[in-house]
Parts: sequence; structure tokens; C-alpha cells
Amino acid sequence: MTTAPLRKDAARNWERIVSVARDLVDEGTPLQLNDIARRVGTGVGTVYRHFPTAEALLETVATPTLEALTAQGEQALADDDPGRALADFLTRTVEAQVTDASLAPVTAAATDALPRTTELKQALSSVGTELLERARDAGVVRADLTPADLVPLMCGVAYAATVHGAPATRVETARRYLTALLEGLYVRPERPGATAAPGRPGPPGSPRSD
Amino acid sequence: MTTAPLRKDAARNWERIVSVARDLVDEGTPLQLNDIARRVGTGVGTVYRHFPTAEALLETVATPTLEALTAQGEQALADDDPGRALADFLTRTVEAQVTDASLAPVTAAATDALPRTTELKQALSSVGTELLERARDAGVVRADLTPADLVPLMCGVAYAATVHGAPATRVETARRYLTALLEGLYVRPERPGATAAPGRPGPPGSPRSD
DNA sequence: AGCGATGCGGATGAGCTATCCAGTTAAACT
DNA sequence: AGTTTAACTGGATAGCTCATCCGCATCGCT
Repeated sequence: MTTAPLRKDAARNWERIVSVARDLVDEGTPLQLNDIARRVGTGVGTVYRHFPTAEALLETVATPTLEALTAQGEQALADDDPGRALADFLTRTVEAQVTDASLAPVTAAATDALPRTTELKQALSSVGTELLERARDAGVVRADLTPADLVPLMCGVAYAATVHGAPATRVETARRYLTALLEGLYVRPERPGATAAPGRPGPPGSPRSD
Repeated sequence: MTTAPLRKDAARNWERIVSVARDLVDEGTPLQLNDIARRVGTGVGTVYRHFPTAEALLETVATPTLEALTAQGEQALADDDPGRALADFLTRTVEAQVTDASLAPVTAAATDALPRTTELKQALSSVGTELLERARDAGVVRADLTPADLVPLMCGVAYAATVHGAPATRVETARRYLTALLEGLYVRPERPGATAAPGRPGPPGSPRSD
């Protein structure tokens, strides 16, 4: 059920609209459908037929990013180090949220209007759950952390990074905050005699250093 | 320079406006000045003269809460346990942010339009800095945490709690997330032989349990 | 009571959202 | 190639919210 193939001109306009919207999102401008129509050089009706609301357009813009993220998540499932797998995934998630301004609103919105997006959110959340449970079973992560907490916490980290100010250093800030959350703000009691590690030498190294 | 005493009717209207705005904020409705005028039973002009923008009104609404928070912060400075002092302050901050919907926008907005608010934000931030530095000097908190990170992190925790869904359990969720941030998500290596505590038995007990 | 200054209120224009339909175009059929 | 028709286009326009402006009412003082 692919909802019928678009006519050629329709497809062309669809592409243009999404492309312009992408640019606007990237420069931080809120999406206004009439404005987009003007920029694309099309009528307002065309835009509104393709995307009944600004939110719908935003969701479409966000989809590729969500897809990429999901792919990376599934890739992380292949990692045999549960701690690193989780940390990597969380890092990617936070980076994406901070980099792509379309994600935050889409994540926050409870709209299940676009089936594709809902599906992706579902997929992401279940990958996250899986990774979290593995890490927990490996004793790397506190047991009192629910999968349901994962999304809010990541959103929180991303939000914190955007509040911080300087958009240039935003990704770096987000990484720092994620680390802070993982490691905790309190100093840790000094390591026990570097022995009796429970199968793993404490928490895995810092998330990712690429 | 108290900017002239208001005329009696003006003062009355001012109060009404702020009061109605407070109610709206509490029920989660976004402030619309024309709407408020209608509810108060006054002309639009009156509202706009007192508060040139919705944000200004919001800041006014937020002020009492900010004042209370500042007071509590200064109170925390009297605590001789630096860890507990910081934890208490942060807990109060997060609770306030989650409880009072006017805080988040005001904190995020870089508007220095209302001098009183700016002043309060300053005060809060310097109290936070002081508390953080004391805790750090006492070895309770990681050294790589800048005072500038405090506000963003608290906003992040609050935001995470509001993303989570259920508004009823929001305060509780916020506390949990703050604890998560303080203690870290990773499991801690088991305590060293309950000795060599740096003047204090590890991180202080959970923030506050009132 | 009379008089300025201060504050009030709502009519109003500007800007944005979203709809609707007459006109145009792509593509299937002959 | 010519015809048909379903799909798509574009912009005029109605509905709505924001914010301003200014003639009029009210206050506080003498």
C-alpha cells in the first residue's frame, strides 16, 4: 500500500518543497507554509495539498535523519560490548538532536499523523530498550533506569546543550552533558584495588571519540 | 528610581492582569494578550501598555517564584555541608521549573528587558556558582563542571521531566532525573572498604526527602 | 468645582493560516 | 497524433491573532 505513484510534476514539487523546508530548518527559521510556497515558486495550495500542516512537513524533513539514526541503532546491536553499544547509540542520538533542528519538535509532538514517523519512533525506542536492557544485564548500567526514561533523558541533554548558548560548540557541549549524565556529577569513590571487576573494568571508556 | 507610582485604577488593572495570567500559566494555556484583556474585562490597550509583550507579562508572573528560589538559595549557603547544600538547591530549582510553567520560557529567553528578572537570574546564578564551587572544593563534585553548565543542566532535567508525559508524576520524575544526573547512569564500582572517605562518606545522601 | 495628567478601551490595519475551485497538465486510451 | 479525464496547480480570499493608535474617561490635586 504505497498510496499511489505521484504524477511527475507533483513529485517534482514535493521534492522542491521538502528541500526548501530542509534549508529553512537548518537555518533555524520556523516553517511557514505560505512562505515556503513563495520561495519554491509554487502556489500555496500545492504546498498545503502535499503537507496539510507545517508539522507534517517538519516530520517529512525529519524522516531521513530518523532513518539514519535507526540504522545506526541497529548497527549498535551488533556490538558485543553492551556498555559501548549503549553509549555509542546515545551519543549519536544526542548529536542528531542537536544538529538537526527538526527532531526536537517531532519527538515532542504526540502526533501520530505520519505513519512512517510513528513507525520510526517506535523502532528507535525498541532499539534503545534492547540496548539498555543488555547493558543493564551486563551490570554496566543502574537497574532503576526504565526504557521509558531513555527518550526524555536524551531530549533533556539535547535541550540543555541548546540552552547553553554558543551554537558553534553545541555538539561538543551535548557530548559533555551526556558524559556528565552517564558518569554522574558526584565524584566517584576511588577505584577499588583494580580487581574484582565484574567481567568488565568499570564503566566502558568515554562514549566515542571519532 | 521606582519609575513613578501608578494611579489607583492602573494598579488595580495591573493586579488583575497578572492574576489572570498566573491562572492561565498554571493551566498550561499560552498567554495571549488580547485574550487576557477579554478575560480581565479591560481593553486591549490597557494590557499592552502594562506589558508590551506576552513575554514581559510572563516574566512578571515568574518573578515571585524566582524570588522565592533565590531566597532558598541564599538559605542553602548557610548549610555547612556543601554537598547537601548544592543538592538541596538543585532539587528546589528543578522542582520549581517543573511546577511553575512560567520559568522555562523566562529562563530560556535571553531578554534583558525586565531589569528585575535579569537581576534575579544573576543572583540565582551566582548563588549556584558559589554552592558549586564549595562542593567542588570539598571534593564532592567533579572538577570539570563549570558554573555555566549549571543552568543548562537544570533546564535539561526539567525539560526531560516534562517530555516524559504524565503531568501528575512530573515532580517525582524530575527528582529521579536529577538524582540520575548526580549519581550517574553507570553503576558505580562497589564501595572501597568503607574507609578513606575524603572527610565525608562519599556523595551525600539523596538530595532531600521531605 | 475645575483642571491637567494619566490611564482606558476598542476600532483598526498588518500578517499569517488554511480553503476552495476554475484552469492547466500529465498520462492513459483510440 | 488526437482525445479524454483524473490529477495537479495556483492564487484569491475568508478567518484569525497581534499590536498600535488616539479620542475619551477618570484620577488626583488645588
